[in-house]
Amino acid sequence: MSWTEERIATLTKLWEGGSTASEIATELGGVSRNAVIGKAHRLGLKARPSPVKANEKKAAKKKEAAAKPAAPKTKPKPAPARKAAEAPAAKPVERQEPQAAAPASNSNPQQPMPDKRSDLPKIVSYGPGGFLRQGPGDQQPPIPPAPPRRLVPAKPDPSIADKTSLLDLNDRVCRWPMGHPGEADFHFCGEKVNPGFPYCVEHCGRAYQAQLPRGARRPPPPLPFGGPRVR
DNA sequence: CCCTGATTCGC
DNA sequence: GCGAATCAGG
Repeated sequence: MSWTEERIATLTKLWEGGSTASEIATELGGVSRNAVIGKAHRLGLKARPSPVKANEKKAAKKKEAAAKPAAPKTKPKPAPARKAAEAPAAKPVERQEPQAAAPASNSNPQQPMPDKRSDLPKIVSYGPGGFLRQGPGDQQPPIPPAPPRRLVPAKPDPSIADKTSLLDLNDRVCRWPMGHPGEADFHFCGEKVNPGFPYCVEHCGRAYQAQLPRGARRPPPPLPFGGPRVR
């Protein structure tokens, strides 16, 4: 499996939404938990509560452990191979960071929606496929923010027997997601696509927004995906 | 033991 | 860039 844009987008959303790497890996399929973590780091996502990242003394500890000659570990794996890179000459760096009170400006789940600009003149135009372009006040995010759910292992559900599943996607049907990945009724729009686009006419209007004049843009950034975790 | 994320490093 | 192997805390 390769990291397509879609898969990266899913990874990013789920990761920022608080799903665990295992859940994300299950959701994506074809990748391991490690792959998800590795990719997330490469994307610069990380920074989430980790059970193993609060102790600074671990470095010294590890060094000590590595310095010991005896390693009584039984390894069933036939290919260990990876051990080195422990530099005993490196001095333990004293890092006393007084910057402990840094308010994270990015995590603000309770931030309300940005103020409406109902007094702004509406800018309406039509895109190349004939769909309606929308102004900043009347569009919705492609995937509405919703708390990530406990993922279910994609069990077959008779209620979506006639819906467009992932396997039903092709170049002729709209790929707009309906619902959320992992939920029983998650499916895709499945309408005939707006020719030349991956979505139907209606969803093209959502996916492709006209670039508005500088003065008319909405200043506040969009709400990040996710909210308090629901179990 | 299970889970978690972080890190390393051969590929 | 990718991800298995490994580490380490809960």
